[in-house]
Amino acid sequence: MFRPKINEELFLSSLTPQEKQLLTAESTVVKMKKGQLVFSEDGIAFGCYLLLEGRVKLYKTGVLGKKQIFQIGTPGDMFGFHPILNEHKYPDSAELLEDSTLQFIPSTLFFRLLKSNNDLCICLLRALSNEFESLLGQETMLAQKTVRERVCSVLHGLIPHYQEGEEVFIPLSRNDLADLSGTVKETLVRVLHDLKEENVICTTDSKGTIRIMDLGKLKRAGEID
Amino acid sequence: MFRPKINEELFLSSLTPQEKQLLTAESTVVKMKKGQLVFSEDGIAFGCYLLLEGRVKLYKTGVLGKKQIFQIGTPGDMFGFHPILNEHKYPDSAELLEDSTLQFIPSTLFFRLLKSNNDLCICLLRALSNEFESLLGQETMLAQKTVRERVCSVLHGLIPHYQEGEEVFIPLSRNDLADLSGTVKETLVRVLHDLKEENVICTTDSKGTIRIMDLGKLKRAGEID
DNA sequence: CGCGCCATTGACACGAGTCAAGACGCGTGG
DNA sequence: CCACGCGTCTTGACTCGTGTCAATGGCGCG
Repeated sequence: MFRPKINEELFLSSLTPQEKQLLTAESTVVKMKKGQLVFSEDGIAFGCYLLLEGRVKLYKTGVLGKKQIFQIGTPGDMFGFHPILNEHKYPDSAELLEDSTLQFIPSTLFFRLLKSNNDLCICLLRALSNEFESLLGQETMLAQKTVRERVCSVLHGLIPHYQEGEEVFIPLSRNDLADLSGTVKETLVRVLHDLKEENVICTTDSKGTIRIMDLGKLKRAGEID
Repeated sequence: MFRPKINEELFLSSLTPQEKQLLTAESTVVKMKKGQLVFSEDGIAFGCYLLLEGRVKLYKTGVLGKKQIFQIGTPGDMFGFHPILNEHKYPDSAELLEDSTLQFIPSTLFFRLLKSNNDLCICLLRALSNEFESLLGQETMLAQKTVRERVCSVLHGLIPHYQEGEEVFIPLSRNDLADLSGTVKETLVRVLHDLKEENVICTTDSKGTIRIMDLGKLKRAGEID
């Protein structure tokens, strides 16, 4: 649900060998550290990014500086292309959750590829359309569900991002989880407390990493169909 | 803010005369009445629509059947193309707010145009990207503002849809306004009551049509920059 | 005239935010 | 090695906004 649908595989699959070569030649790979901002609201966009290693949170800052996280990016995900499509400033910010490796694609290159490759265009149209649908689902969820249901929905949505075989460990901070769920740290903690008592989740270490214990109960508690 | 950015003008401007002719030949114009559903959630998409006359509300149904309206369409707006792009079912529903005239564009035609016209593709990409940004703004608003602020934001966002010269008359039902603001009818009515006392708005007829009286106060009350 | 839909108002309960305090782990420096 | 400070997590007490339920009022229509 929170997974960006535009990713490396999708992007590359539309390109000709020639274009792939062009991409390698004209994009740059950078390493950045946890906590660093890749871009932020009001910044001017010079290109977009492909996440090669690490994880990133995408959020929009609302009134009083409160953040609303709307997407967690994992390796292979593309992000930051909205403003280069419509030549605006960034509507959101991107901050790294882990030390990461990024491939920067300059907007001139991006556009050249779009103009020369109709398949790529249609592919991106589909992807963007998917992202829209997913955001719409999120909006409805935030607007209508209780905090408890929202937290459960968020945890459920995070599973694909943090799955290791059969197990799921979510190492996000309480603040980040609150910003995803549209609530505050204190309320989030109380909900997590209840979920622990109900054996839906448990915390595995001193840092409070969450482990999903009972997927069925989680879905029921989140009113997820 | 709620205005779909994909409209007739934008769409047509990318087409060649030849393609315009094709569009006229293969699309059909239909008249429908207020209250009718153009399409609904779970329905399969065979095409998309151009609104020629009238107004339409686009909403997604959440838990317990509660509706979340995310867009009001006015003449010239295009809608219903998300599922034909990604070959899904409709993620939302469209209901007419007034007697309307619609132009139906079959998905086969839509795709033929996309494939043959790269400019059209890029144009739609930009448009969709704009829609995404606008939805993101809405989500953040709904998640963070109080009901009072949300109602003011919604009223403010509706102005371009219902402007007649210098004046603005919003004839939406209380339920629709509540579904736009992410609240319930009763709470919405109370907020409107307060706004009336503060001379921000007034009601002009027995049906409760709202007239915007003080745009400055409205923006301040809605925390709109 | 009476029925029904919609808008409005009141009383009430409860979810969720705010404020404040404490617990815990971690790194730094003496 | 321990003490201290800092940041994050956790808990408690309190308040208030907002949803729920119920009743009333107004207007249009058959």
